Amino acid sequence: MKTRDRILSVSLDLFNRNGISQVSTLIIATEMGISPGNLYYHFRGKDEIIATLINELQNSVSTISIEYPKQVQDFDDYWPFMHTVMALFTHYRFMFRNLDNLNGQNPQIKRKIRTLILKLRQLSSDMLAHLVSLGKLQCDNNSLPLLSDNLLLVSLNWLNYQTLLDDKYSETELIRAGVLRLISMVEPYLTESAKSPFYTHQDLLDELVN
Amino acid sequence: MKTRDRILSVSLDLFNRNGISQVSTLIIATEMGISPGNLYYHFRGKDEIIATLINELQNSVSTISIEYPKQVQDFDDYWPFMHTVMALFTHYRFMFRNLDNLNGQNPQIKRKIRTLILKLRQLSSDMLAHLVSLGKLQCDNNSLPLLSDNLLLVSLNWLNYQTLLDDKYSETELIRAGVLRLISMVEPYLTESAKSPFYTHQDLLDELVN
Amino acid sequence: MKTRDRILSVSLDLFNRNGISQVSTLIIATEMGISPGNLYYHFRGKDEIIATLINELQNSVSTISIEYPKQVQDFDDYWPFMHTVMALFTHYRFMFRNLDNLNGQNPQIKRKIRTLILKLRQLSSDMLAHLVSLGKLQCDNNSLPLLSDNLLLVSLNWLNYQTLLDDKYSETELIRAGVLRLISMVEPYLTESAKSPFYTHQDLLDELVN
Amino acid sequence: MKTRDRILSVSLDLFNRNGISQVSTLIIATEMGISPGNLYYHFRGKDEIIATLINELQNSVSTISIEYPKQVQDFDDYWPFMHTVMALFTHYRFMFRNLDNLNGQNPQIKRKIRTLILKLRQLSSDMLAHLVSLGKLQCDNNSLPLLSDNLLLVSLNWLNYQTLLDDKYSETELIRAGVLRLISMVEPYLTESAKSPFYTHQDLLDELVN
DNA sequence: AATGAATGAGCTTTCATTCAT
DNA sequence: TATGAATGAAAGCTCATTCAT
Repeated sequence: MKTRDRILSVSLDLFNRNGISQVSTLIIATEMGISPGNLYYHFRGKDEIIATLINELQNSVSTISIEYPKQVQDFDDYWPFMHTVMALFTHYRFMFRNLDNLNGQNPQIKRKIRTLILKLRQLSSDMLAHLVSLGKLQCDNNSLPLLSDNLLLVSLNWLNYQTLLDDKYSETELIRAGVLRLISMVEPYLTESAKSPFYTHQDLLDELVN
Repeated sequence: MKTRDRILSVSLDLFNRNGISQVSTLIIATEMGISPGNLYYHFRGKDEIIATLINELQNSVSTISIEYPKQVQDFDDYWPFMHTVMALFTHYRFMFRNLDNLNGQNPQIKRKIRTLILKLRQLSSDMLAHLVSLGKLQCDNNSLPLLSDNLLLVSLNWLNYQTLLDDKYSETELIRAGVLRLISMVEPYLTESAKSPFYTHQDLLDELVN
Repeated sequence: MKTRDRILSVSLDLFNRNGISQVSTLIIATEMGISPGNLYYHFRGKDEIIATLINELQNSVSTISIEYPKQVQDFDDYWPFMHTVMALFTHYRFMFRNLDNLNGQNPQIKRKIRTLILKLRQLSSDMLAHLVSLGKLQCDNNSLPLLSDNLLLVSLNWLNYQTLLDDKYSETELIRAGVLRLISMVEPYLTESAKSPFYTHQDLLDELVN
Repeated sequence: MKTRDRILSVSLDLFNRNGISQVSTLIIATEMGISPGNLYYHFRGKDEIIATLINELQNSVSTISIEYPKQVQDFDDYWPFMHTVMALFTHYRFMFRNLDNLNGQNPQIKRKIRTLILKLRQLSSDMLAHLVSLGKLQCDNNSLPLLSDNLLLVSLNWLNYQTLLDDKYSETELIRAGVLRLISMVEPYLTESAKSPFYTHQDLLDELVN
């Protein structure tokens, strides 16, 4: 892997594990076995690394936002969709653990995070509307935006909540449990047609992670 | 007010507004018009201020945990309860905005936060069980812990989420909207008997904030 | 002496001897036997130290600008005046050695230096006009501004010029030689009445430095 | 133009405009569109670039030193001579703006500058002696070295002085004004025979710059 | 209780320079 | 000749904390 990509990957890992504020550029460089100067050759500073990582997530979210209507045609497709999203949040979980430092001194990063959350909000809301239009969900116009934001809130914060309480779980287990949690929030609003005749939801989940 | 208490109160305000990492001990002292040395006379350091604030919240939560069964005898009592809890989270909202810096270097603070969250979790879960036992809620044994954690997740993170997206709302408005959001999560599980014959939920909410 | 004043005095000395760019804040602190943090307790940074030193010179020049008409009533008074000015330039000679670094990144310092030079220019020009009005100098309106700027140019740069060529001279000798040099520039324009009947210029100079 | 020569030319331009300390080797390379490595292929480092530029000026001064007696046979020839020298100082003006950084860490460059100034001093002094021997100048043995050094001091520092106060003038204007300034310093010492019967000095100057 | 000068570790960043290709 | 990634020393600066008074 190129040094630039290694910096991103090592930084992401350190940010996720220890939190942005605990990870100095020197720590990243030392962890990688490169000089601090070299890190600054590839990135203008810590903020640019963070901004690049946010961009990565932005791009993934954009892709998902474009492709989800094709891929989700039934409620059974909603699970893998959720799984993809949760996996993404897990991969970049440092972002949602630390609104403080992300906001902090750099207004550009604050703006980026805001944009990202707005995009996710839109996606969450569009997805629910899509399910309603497919006849899988029954939800009045007052409840839908509430449910949509609640889903996002839980999905964004579940990981750090759970890890704080008990860090023995693997990423896979966390994602799996997170999806289940999200499904449980949607379940009260499902229509009859959403309930698969052949699979129970637990079956689907098992299939998903194996 | 005693200097010690003023330190706590000013620190809390600054932490809430700017985030822990943006607030140095010098800033606190300057804001208060005292010397940095004096601050360290009253507290062993920044971490002790934070720890004391966590303790404050801990104590409030303990009180609530003890008193809720007396105070919540009907679903109509659940709203004021939620309101109290949300107001508490708003008052100490810096804690839930910054798991990073709280965890950070100091394991003692990490432990305190963990204990606090566990206590809140217990309260949330006990409360739901209480409502079930009162016959106001219908919820199977699998869903209840999910709902309980989801309620906590939303209540803890709602404020910072909403403020990041739009900081024009007052604390009162944020609390009110937060409670509504939480009620909307519980609503699907309400029994007929929970639905007040005299008040609509909106009425209750209006009453609550006036 | 207070630490703040010692920082100024040590910085001035180091700046004069080694040039601004060769003197880091750490060098100043180490030379003084204080911690780098303490230096930053007293000054916001290197630039503020420089700015303060420029202010000191500014103030001295302002005082001279106000008082010279009272003090210089004859050409014989011009010598001590010149001596005072040259001594001042010697004391703060780092400023005129290093327009680059003074300009450098900080526009505030560039502005300060510009203002200082403009003030000195005014003083030099006013002084010559004063001597003309006293009937000691004969100089047409075209030549006067030229002579005025030339005097300033020579007085500002003489020290570093001479030191570069030969650093064996003491400050006292440098100032003395500088004054002589300036007088030699003015001499062609002196009127008969300027030439003291009792003293030769050399006599005056000797008296001056003893 | 060869890369080596382009490095010199671009460096000179950047040094003149921004000052040595503000111009890093990376800036030079980027400005030229070459790699930093390539720059170091042609020069051992920044100091060698500076040293080479000093050498260039040294050589020009040497040539002038040798040829001036042939070229300056009348006072009217003194003007073009001055013009040539001033143009040279303008071309390499970064050197006289920044004795600090030139001295700085590298003693070799300090020595080079010293040698250069000594050569210029000799030239200035020889030139005046030449004019005296041609009967154009009348100047006693005490005043001549003073005048000589003063001329050099003014010619070396005039440009940066003027530019600091007002950067609206073109190089041509600066040179022209500089020459006039120098002539004004010599004028008091001119003999009758120096005053051209046909030209006024202003005429000559006009001719010079057109 | 309170002051405020002082400490020192650690952070971000720059830059002249090297070197494998 | 030329590239560009890599180095490492050093700079400016911040901040939690200590301590003599």
